[in-house]
Amino acid sequence: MRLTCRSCSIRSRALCRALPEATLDQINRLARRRRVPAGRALFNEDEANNVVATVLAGVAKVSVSLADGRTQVVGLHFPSDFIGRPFAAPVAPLAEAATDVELCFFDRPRFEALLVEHKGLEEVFVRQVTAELDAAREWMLLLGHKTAEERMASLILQCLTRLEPSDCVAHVPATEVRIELPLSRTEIAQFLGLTIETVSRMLKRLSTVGVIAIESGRGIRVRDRAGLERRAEAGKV
Amino acid sequence: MRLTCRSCSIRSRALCRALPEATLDQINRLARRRRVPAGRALFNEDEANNVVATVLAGVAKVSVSLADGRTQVVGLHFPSDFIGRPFAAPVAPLAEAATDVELCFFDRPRFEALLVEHKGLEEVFVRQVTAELDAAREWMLLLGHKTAEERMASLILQCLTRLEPSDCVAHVPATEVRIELPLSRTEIAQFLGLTIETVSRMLKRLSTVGVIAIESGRGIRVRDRAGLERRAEAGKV
DNA sequence: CGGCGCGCTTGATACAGATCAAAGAAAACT
DNA sequence: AGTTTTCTTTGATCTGTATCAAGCGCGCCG
Repeated sequence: MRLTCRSCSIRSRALCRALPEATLDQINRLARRRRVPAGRALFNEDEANNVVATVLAGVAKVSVSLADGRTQVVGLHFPSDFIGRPFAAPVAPLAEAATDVELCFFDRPRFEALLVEHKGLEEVFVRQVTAELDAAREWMLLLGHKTAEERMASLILQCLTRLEPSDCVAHVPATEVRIELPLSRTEIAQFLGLTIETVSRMLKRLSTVGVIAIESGRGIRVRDRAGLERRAEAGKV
Repeated sequence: MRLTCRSCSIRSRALCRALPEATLDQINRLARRRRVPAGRALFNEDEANNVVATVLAGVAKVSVSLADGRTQVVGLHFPSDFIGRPFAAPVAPLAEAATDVELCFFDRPRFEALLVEHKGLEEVFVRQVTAELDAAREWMLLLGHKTAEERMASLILQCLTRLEPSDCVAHVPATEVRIELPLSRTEIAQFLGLTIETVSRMLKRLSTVGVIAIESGRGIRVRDRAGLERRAEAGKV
């Protein structure tokens, strides 16, 4: 199915809720689309500070690094999420495609103008940034105080939640759900504050106790979601 | 010096930049003031989701916890910082006074109305939230990948930066600066993802090598800021 | 088809920081 | 002032995760 530029924004939860048709039209007129293959930066240097975008398909990661190379993935952006910050400081962290990504982007100054002009849009945007902040804080708790196993379980749960079709609010939960982790082992390690070896061992551990099954490299089946939830918060079985 | 309610907002960097006099007047009319002694929650349960505030004096901390008690301090709010989120999800993390705090607070719905009405204010607010997100991300890097010594040095530097008088942009840097850490050892540990014992040992280490000197419990003198900066990012001396 | 490279797993060992234990030092209370 | 309580330091030991070091699987390309 080919998405038209119009449907870009329509498909974006973050943008479309409660906005009048006229506003959406205006937004859509500013939108441009782009596909970014896995591993590539979403924007080139010139763009980085002058665009905002929403993810249509795939998963993007945002990361920050220390001079000596230590890297922390600080956020994942799933379909419908915003990327970029209007009015913000001119230092953008690095945004890359974790999987192949399809996105819909806007010239920043114009988007800012829209933001100022349309009350509803501004509110939607504030909510989005706020949600991101909440996610960052939850991750701080994970990085500061959770064990390796809890971290791994938390990540799987987050992917599960965000990759599930969210439209059908009350769909019957499948006993076994298959998902494709959007990150490589290295990226998982950078997100969880662990090493790739530990990530590998924790995945193994979770699969030996039976809460997940590892299919191929990134593909896993969640066999016991409750067990996973328990393990995401309390170390003790 | 007694601060009038009017001067509340005037003193707040975040609120006063580039706002027209009329807007400030309107904001000031909605403001209420409060003093919170160290250790107390800033707001009671009813309020928590229905107010926003700016810190006038002292330092507030925001924290999230796991069921078993593990606690992560996810943010510090220094004078001029915002607390609370307009339009946000109805789950507010716990905000407490780290030191005695003086704040200026607003009824949330009214503040939201203001936000929608005044373009400039909204922009100021977005910037504030964005800055908070940046800080959270930098802290994620710290929690995920820095050593205990680097963490301790980073915290001291952050306090140093935020507690310095920021009005005098180009003031001559003193060779030795004395600051009062706004957090107890326990709180520092919860912020850095360490234990109190390790915090104590790292402070000792930094003082033995001479970059800081420990005066009383919370009072320290920064004797070698450059050394501290080096230690905040690179482990190796 | 076979070698080559890259991402992943697995095992052995080391170490930073946690945990356990106790003693000082400040506050807080009487 | 003296006692209790709470916070901080210091020391000894333990442990989870990093680090070091092979080995494995699989896609890629000649």
